[in-house]
Amino acid sequence: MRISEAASASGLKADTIRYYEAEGLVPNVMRGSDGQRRFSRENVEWLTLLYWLRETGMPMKVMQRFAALYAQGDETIPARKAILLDHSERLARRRSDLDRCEEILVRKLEIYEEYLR
Amino acid sequence: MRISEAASASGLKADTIRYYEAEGLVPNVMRGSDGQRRFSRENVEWLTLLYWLRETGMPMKVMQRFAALYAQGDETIPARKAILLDHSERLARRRSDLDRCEEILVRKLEIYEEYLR
DNA sequence: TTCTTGACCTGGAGTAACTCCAAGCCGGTA
DNA sequence: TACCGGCTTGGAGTTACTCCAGGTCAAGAA
Repeated sequence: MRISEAASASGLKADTIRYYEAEGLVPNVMRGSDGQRRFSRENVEWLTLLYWLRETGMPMKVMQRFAALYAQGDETIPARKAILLDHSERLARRRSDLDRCEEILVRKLEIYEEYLR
Repeated sequence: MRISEAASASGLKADTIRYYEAEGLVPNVMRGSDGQRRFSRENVEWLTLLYWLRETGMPMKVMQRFAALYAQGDETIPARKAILLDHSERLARRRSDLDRCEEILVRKLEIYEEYLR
């Protein structure tokens, strides 16, 4: 799979994928005889995971640690598990931020409604 | 109220407040005889709203439009309402992103668990 | 009164995480 | 042979802060 396909499959832009690879976030990307990147099924799954971690606010540094562990093989699974559990807590905090903001919006909109009468 | 108090009351950092003011996001900030900023109750409420909008992903450009409308007075309330309704939809999208990511994490963690046995 | 301290000021440099662009290569079609 | 689309790299630009240097000001201590 070439970069544009990997991009539309994962959700990341081609530029972002190249950038992530340069930053060590995407291990084991092969090259074809033409010198261009070829992404395996596993590569694309990894990119998709990165996409969702980024979308939900995981910082690059954490992704870097996570990718380094991933590259080292199965004995790092406990450490990776810890990172994902940590991120899961972040998701919970984000959800309560959304709820808090929604509340504020609703109150604000009510005030607007009153003005409009 | 001085900037440091406004900061801890709103959630924004003092640096960010100064930056926002420079970018036109905070109308009507007064100065004391010492040349320092004095934030009214209304200022602080506005900053708090900006804090939550930022936390939940409203882009600066939108905040800028929103602030410009706010500065123009009550006749812009319909336009401001539209912006907040729009943002409310963004919140809904974010919430479903969080759900989607949580799902992925759960699956991933299950796979890890299997490995650990 | 002079000194120090702490909070604030401005302008500008630095940072994170992309994002875009120029210039060039490669394989395939007309 | 000429062109085209998709890929390459290196580097510049962007967004939204974030930090810092150097300076002002008011208040309390010596």
